[in-house]
Amino acid sequence: MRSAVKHLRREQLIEATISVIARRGFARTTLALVAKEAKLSQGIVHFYFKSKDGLLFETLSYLAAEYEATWKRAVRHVGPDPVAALDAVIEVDLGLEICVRKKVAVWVAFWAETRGRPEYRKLCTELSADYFAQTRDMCRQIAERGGYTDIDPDNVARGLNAMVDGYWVSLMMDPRAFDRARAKQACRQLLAGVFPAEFGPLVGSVEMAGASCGRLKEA
Amino acid sequence: MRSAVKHLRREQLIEATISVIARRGFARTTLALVAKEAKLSQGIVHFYFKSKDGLLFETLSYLAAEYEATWKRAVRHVGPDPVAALDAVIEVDLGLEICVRKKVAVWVAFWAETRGRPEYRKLCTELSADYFAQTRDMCRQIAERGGYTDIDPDNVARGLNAMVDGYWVSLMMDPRAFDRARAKQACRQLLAGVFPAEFGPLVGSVEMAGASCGRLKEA
Amino acid sequence: MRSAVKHLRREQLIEATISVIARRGFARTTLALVAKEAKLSQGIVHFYFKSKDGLLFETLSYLAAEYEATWKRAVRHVGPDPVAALDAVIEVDLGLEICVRKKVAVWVAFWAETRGRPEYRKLCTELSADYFAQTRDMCRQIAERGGYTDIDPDNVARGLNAMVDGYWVSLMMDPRAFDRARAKQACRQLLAGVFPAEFGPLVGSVEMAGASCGRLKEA
Amino acid sequence: MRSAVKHLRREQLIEATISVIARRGFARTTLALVAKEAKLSQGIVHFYFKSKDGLLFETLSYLAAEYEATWKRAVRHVGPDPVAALDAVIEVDLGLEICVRKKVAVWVAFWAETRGRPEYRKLCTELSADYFAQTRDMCRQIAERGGYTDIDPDNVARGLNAMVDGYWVSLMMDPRAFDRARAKQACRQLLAGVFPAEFGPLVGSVEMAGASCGRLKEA
DNA sequence: CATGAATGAGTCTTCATTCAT
DNA sequence: AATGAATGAAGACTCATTCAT
Repeated sequence: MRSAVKHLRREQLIEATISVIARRGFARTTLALVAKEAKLSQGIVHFYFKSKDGLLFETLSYLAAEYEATWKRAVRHVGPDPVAALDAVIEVDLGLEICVRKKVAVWVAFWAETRGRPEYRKLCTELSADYFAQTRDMCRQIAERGGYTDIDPDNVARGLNAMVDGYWVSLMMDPRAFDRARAKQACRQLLAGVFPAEFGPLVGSVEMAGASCGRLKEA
Repeated sequence: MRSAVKHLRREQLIEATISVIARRGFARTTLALVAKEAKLSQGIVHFYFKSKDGLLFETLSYLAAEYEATWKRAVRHVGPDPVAALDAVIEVDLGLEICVRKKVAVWVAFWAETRGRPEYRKLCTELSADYFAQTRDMCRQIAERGGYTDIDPDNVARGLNAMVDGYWVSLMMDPRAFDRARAKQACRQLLAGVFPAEFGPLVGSVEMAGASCGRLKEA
Repeated sequence: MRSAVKHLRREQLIEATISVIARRGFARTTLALVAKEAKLSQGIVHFYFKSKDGLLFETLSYLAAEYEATWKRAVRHVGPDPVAALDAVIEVDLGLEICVRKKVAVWVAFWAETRGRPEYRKLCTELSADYFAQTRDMCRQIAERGGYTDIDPDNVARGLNAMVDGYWVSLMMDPRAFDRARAKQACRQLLAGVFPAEFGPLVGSVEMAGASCGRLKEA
Repeated sequence: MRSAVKHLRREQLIEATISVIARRGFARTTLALVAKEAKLSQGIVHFYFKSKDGLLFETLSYLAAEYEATWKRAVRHVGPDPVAALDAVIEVDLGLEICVRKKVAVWVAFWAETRGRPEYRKLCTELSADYFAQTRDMCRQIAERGGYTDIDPDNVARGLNAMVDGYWVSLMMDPRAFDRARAKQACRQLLAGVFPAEFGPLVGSVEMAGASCGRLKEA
């Protein structure tokens, strides 16, 4: 009971923080605005998070936990096939759960504040390292299975990661210029360039399905 | 004479601002720190830039101007061939002039602060729009010339842009995980997937030359 | 029954207040700390004392009542002899009941806060006035009885009072430097200077007894 | 020039702090009040003292330095005679320079806050230790010279110190009840009880001179 | 009775901005 | 042209007080 309210308040405040950072940027986020957004009093932030820094760090943790849980769940869900797994990762990274403007704007804000805030960097790099390790393993499996001897799975995973991050930035900067389906398609095309048999034109129909699926979800 | 000193001081302050933002993040950048970094007094910022906001905006403009000048110069330099032009753009975007940690960190900081600061957004989107228009035209020319009828040059340009931005982020977050040559190679591979005849394995020797060139410059 | 619990809680909170003031000083005493020390909830203070000021005032009253009761009981106990009475007062003032570091620290804290808090000053000066009136009367009786015509009992009482207060301060500041027996001895020596026949070396044996008695009690 | 202003401002703020603590007590001393008292802006405190704690500590240091300088100067001034030296110490301790209500109230406030503030305690105990060491040496010299074999100079010094502190407290609590001349006299009487030849009635004339001197200064 | 979540006024602290020198 | 002392508004933080449970 008590604990439920406590959990609710924390989430309420974190969500408010996300909204304010997304709306105003990190530097102009004040506790007064967060409290107002959450429709709570100023003092309560310190009751639940000790300090502004505490709230911000918890907000980052919250986003990180959500992101990690979402893509790992998706990967588990599609089973052991590395091609399907990579596809699922793309689907999540650019999907409607994670890749929405508000959240992405907050991610970029935290990235930017990573400089000079070791706690943030630690959390971000750990999250990233895990993601990288797994996507690289998927690439390695595909490469081994498909006989791509001259492919460096490390490189491929890094390229995919970069592309996703870049699309996040583009969504943040100008959402009208961002086309979710095409972004996903571009990621698959990147993979198709490396693993033509797995992600190439032959599986084009699957791609389209994925894309339209995305559109359906959006509608 | 007078104007020379004026120009010098402005640049001194802008460079200091870049250093401080890169080191501490946007939110914790204060004029006192900037002045100290520039080895000047506190008050002088207002003499040259009217206000903190003025300094920050000029810093962004400075970076934007440098970036624009650099890639446009590179494109002019390689002549009218769109393939060479795209290659030059990649070379600049991930080259030692532009793609260094300090500057990239400041770019990300400005991106993040784009929210709720229309002036920043305006400058960034205009810069981006120009860059996009030109890279898209290059892609279009290549597509037309190479007979790639099913390629959307818009999409390709956006994908390239995203990848470059993503690599910038990765350089900022963890410079050890960033490999300049491989990042360039990944961008070219992305284009190779779309324009195999122009960026594919046949031009591999050119790629290697580019890569080694990059390494040479770095050494 | 009800009233017993009520009394218990009040005392519990007052004792906790004394501990916290002694440990942290007046300025950094918060209700949260007091409640924690008392192992009770925050809100309860207001149930029993209306306000923080109420609690603090009651704490001062509590200490004052204890002090007054203790020395008056001791004086009553030794009977009508003014010499014995003065001796008893010293014994109480520097004895183990009253003159312990924790309480003394709180006394000094209240003295300090006397400035700008008329209620505190009133209580302290009234307590002091009563104490002074009685010790002065004892001195007067001794002076009259002993034929000390050039002695101002007022002065003697004030001097004794000052010395006791000073020893309290010294106990608070550095308990290792404080020697209870010697402090008492010094007070008697002060009186011996004025009333040699009553407190002088001839009654040295009594002194020693007093001192050793003190030591025994302490051990 | 600059440095002179700087020094002036610091003193201005410290004096204001002393006034506010004396008027309102430690717990209710705010920077706003101090700034107002000093007729300066709020922010300036942080310019000169970094923080409230910094200001408070510097205030204590200031008082300590003044006290130390004053009594040491007086002792130097009267020359090597320990009797005159002790007399000078009393004269300073209860004189018009040091023993004024405002300062004494602040001393008591700092004593009280000594608990839980090691920096304060350190400064106070060091000051006290020095004072004690020197007054004890004076007592020892007098004892040796006068052949008082059964006197413990340690004890005498401590008793004198206690009495002075006690008179400070009495001045703070009720200035009307405090009589400077009588307080000094009481201190000398204390010493007269121990060293009758040096401080006894025979030197009464000197006492009166001292007392009247005090009165003259006061007038 | 008792709890502890919630409030908001008051305080410390930071920092952009101004201005006398 | 340049300095850095001074200001004051804004924001983080504390904590006495209230109140639903």
